[in-house]
Amino acid sequence: MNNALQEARDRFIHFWGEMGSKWGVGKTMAQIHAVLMIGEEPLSTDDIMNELGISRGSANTNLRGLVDWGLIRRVFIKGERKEYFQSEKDVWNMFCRIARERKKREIEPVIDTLQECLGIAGKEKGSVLFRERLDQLLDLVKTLDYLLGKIAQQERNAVIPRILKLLA
Amino acid sequence: MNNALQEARDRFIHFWGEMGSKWGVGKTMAQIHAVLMIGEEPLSTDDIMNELGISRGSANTNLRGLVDWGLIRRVFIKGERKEYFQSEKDVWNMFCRIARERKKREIEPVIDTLQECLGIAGKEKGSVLFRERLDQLLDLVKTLDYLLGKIAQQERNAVIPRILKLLA
DNA sequence: TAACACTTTCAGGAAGTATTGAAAGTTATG
DNA sequence: CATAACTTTCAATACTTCCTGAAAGTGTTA
Repeated sequence: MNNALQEARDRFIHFWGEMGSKWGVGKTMAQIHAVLMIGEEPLSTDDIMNELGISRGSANTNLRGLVDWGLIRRVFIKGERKEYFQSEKDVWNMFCRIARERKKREIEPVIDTLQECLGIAGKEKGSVLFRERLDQLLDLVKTLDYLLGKIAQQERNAVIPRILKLLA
Repeated sequence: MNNALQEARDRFIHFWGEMGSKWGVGKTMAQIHAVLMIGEEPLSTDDIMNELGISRGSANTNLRGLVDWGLIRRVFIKGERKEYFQSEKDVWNMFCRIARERKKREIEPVIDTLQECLGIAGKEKGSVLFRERLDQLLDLVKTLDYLLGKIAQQERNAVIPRILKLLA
């Protein structure tokens, strides 16, 4: 493999790792994702360990994490006992999976908790302002949750161009 | 202040802190934000220290952080030498500020880096697949960046209802 | 059932991140 | 200009999060 390409790949992997930590995904997990995303063939746990110089434990944990996110899947190769992993390659599908997963894991619980806080606060006079603020917040979160859910259900071409047009 | 309200406030502050760490904002910073968001009056650094039981250094650092994000502002109270802080109270404005700031700090650099990687990779045959993937990614990120920028410019009622209708 | 190939778990340690508290810096007041 | 009121900085430390590597677990083959 030529040098320039190798450098570009490494830089992308490194960068994707940085992004991961910023967005609460974990550096190593993001790096593994990057490796699988830009590689053609499915890779085994050992391949990943070698490529990134990480331990078996870490490789295993993070690969499982990525499977849970729905960003990679296990593939079975005939004649091989090892498990191999392969990334979702379509970027829009990737986006949808992340969106759906974050919605479920992080946005829906926000809604629950805000409602709980409102419940506890009750309706006494002293709580008017508190409730006002939380109501507003709840309303926006619910709307965004709904939007994200809808968008992440569709084909890219079915939705993005129309929103672009709307905002133009 | 009645107990139920106090508990609701505490729970909200605690919860907002947790959300903060999940989204890469820092627990304490998010808690301070929560305190200011649900409080009416502007608060001083000492008020914050007492309310959350944190050190002066931490209060100072995190308050500055929040000012940088544009989520709170310094206010001057006549006859007082201390600085007071007050939160943006409108939830849609909050959202827009966060969106604009993350766009600038985190999304735009992604675009630059992806382009850089593509530049390094060059146009040899071996890099076709790599480029394909990064091109796709770059395209999506650019689109989302543009969308977020547009949305975060508008009044809530000017944009959300129309997108909702579009997706209905 | 014994040896093998592979995966998962987890206690302990390394690396990274946030907080403290005291000292230095700044600005206002008499 | 000296003192007081307040803010900022930063080295040391506490905390959290992540990774390692060895051991245990699981299933397969001969």
